[in-house]
Amino acid sequence: MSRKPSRSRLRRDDEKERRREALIDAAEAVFARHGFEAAKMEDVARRARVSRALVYVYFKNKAELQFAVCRRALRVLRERLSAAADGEKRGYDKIVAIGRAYMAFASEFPLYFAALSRFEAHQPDRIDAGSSERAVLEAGVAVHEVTIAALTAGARDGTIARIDKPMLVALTLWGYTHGAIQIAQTKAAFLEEVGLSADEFLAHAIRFGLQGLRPAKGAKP
Amino acid sequence: MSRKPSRSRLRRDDEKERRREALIDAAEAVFARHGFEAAKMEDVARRARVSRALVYVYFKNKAELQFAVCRRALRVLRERLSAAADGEKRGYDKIVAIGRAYMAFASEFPLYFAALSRFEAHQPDRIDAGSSERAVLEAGVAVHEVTIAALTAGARDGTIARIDKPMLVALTLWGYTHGAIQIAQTKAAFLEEVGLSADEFLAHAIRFGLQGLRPAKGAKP
DNA sequence: GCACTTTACTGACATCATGTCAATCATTCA
DNA sequence: TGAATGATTGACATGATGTCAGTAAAGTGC
Repeated sequence: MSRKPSRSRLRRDDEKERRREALIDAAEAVFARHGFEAAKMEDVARRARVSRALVYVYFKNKAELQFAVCRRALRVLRERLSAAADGEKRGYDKIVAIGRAYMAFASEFPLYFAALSRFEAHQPDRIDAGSSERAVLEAGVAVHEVTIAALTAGARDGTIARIDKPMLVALTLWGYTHGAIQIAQTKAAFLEEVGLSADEFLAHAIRFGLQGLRPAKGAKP
Repeated sequence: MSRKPSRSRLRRDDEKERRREALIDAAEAVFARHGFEAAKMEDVARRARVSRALVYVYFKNKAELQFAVCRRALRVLRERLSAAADGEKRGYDKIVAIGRAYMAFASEFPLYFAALSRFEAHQPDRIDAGSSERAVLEAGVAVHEVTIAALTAGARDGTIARIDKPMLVALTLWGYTHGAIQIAQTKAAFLEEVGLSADEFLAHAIRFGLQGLRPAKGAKP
């Protein structure tokens, strides 16, 4: 028996959504400036020109805000990876492009990458259906789908070995790449100390990590 | 002008060290139970049967306690990797063993692995010489040395391709393995959902990640 | 336009963890 | 024994979190 929502109802929902986004904007700025741990809800509120209490109306707590940032991060990431893959013809090249695009993403949006790192490192006790944590996970799957598509394309055109469980490979690649970027990013100063540049490190990581995808010599496409 | 320390002075230094270790023990227990974020200094103090104020005498803050746990973790890890490498003759097999040992370590000491994950994800603004954060970094280098030794052994016996920058490769392998374990560990429930077991995932990650080390066919040892 | 309802928003509060310090307790040493 | 040194703590100030009752504002029906 649901009635058609009134015009003003729709408009207000819209404004609510806008405010929500504005709060995430503010949170991103504060997180970027002070880091997640040190970031205070008060700062987020001030930056959004709103009382602290209102932030709690939109987000149950700081963790929920972080999840919201993660979802944004994964949305942007998916676009980038997708565009990168579309720019290449052969499956193998798509995968290389995806790896590079992830690295570019990390250096273009360090905050987003840091948010994802936190999410990866965080061990949840339970993930309820419908929770925002679950939503982040699902956004993650959407990203993996891009990789999976490239892998199957590669299997078809013969540039990548046949794979029975593409999700397994996609996750492996994701873990590898994420791990490598994380070192390059958080330990950049240390890398310098031992005479390595972060770029050099990442370039090597890409070259090195993709060997496993090569099809056996003489395998038919 | 330093005089020989008195007998009682030495004994008391010893007791101080013991207490310090006891505090780290307590911290480990609390961290394992409640996670790093939720862990309270009060809990650590209570578990060590000590006032909260005393904890602050030994550790400037919670972060310092975490660094202490990281150092322990890296000490244990180094032993494990070292033992694993020593159990194999050929360089390549040493590397495989090291990878497996890291995985075994992560499943045997989930708290230690989580601590290292946090450390990897954490972006420091400055690392002062002599700081405990620096000490963790150095303990990390000690771990990488094990890998580097295995790599050079492999280059010598011909089971691994020649490498001009072993630290580069060691760090790449570290990043890969860590990234993969992290997914297997924190996202185990999710892996199940998509029909993968954590063990299967890790086994694949090892096989997949080491392709880059193979020497070119017909390369001389 | 006016009453009335629903929704957005906030100030003030209770709670709780952190980090500090002066004061106390225990021990070594002369 | 009594001074001195070091270990330990209770009590405090500070600051962040999350909640809630209450106010302001916008929407609705007349």
